[in-house]
Amino acid sequence: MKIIFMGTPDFAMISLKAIYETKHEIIAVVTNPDKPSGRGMKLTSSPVKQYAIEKNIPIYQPQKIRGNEEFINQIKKLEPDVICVVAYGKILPQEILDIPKKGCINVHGSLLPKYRGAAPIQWSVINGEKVTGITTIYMDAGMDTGDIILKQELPIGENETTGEVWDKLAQIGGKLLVETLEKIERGIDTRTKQGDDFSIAPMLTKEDAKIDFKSMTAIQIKNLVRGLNPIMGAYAYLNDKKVKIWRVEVIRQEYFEQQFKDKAEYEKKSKEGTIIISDSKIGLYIKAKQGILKVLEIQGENSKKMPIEDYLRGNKIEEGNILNQ
RNA sequence: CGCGGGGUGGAGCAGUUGGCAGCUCGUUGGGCUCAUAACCCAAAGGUCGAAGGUUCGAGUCCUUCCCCCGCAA
Repeated sequence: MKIIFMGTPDFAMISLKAIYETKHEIIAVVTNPDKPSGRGMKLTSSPVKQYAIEKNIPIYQPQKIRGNEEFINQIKKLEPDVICVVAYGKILPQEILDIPKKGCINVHGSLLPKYRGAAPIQWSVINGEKVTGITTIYMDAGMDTGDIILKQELPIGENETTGEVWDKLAQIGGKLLVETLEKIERGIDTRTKQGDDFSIAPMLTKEDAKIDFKSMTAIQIKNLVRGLNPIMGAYAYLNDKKVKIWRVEVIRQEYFEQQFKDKAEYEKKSKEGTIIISDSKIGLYIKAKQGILKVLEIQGENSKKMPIEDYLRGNKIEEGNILNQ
């Protein structure tokens, strides 16, 4: 089949690669325009573009699509059988959806209808989901509301980060997309309506990344931390300085008391967010709701992430300090 | 020229108005201990990113260059 592929990040690139390695013909790739990024704001092209260059696939990088007659006409002329969209980052107008003979399909990083939207993987981890997956759908005008073609589950480990789940789902996404295309080509694809039991996974904001010791439990904080690793990093303020927390472990109250008898009393009196222990050998322990957080990896302002032992050697953190004061 | 931080023993950092290069940890050797994330003693390990300049004297002040990192996307 003649396929147009739309996508931007590495997640999409994996799917592009998966299709490229089949018999289907990729007649064009559409990806977001190069953006200045990194230090010095150098223009950087998306992973999808880089792959397309390597394989000599024609590339389109429209700034916007809605109302862009020139671009829409170009796509029409290509006469694609299918358009595959994977993490493209733009909403396609109905005019585009109507072009391919066999429809537009989308690879989405959740078990639809749960987690519709831009950040399904992140929110799945943040919410402590035990299972997620990939869904391929026929696109319609709504946001991830189309009919389901295929679905595959993936368990989320208790300590897995978004980055780890992301990589696994990218692989599954590629595989499922190929299967989906095969079914479509043979005309044996099925359409299942999404139920009404949907949820939304909006783009993450800075506010979402802030650790709130007053309202969040230790486990919720841990989920937030791994959910934002390695994308943004969950953060808190320590003496007016922002620290990002990259990895934590939750220690149960009883276990803590038994292990640190001399600190147990202090721990009980302290309020959430208090540094209970700060020692480069023992570690950094923070009081939280329903448990104690042991920080494993941290990043100071203008600094890189490092193991907590290293951090505490040169950066003194006083016991008794309270985060986000 | 987007904004900002930084290069000092193996790691993370300090170094005040220029005046013997330090701290915590690790490493090595020894001691103590039933034991250690424990303690005591000792040792090794640095061209202070590079070059030039100012100075009696530069990690520190002035120039130039190299490298690393954070924010932001």
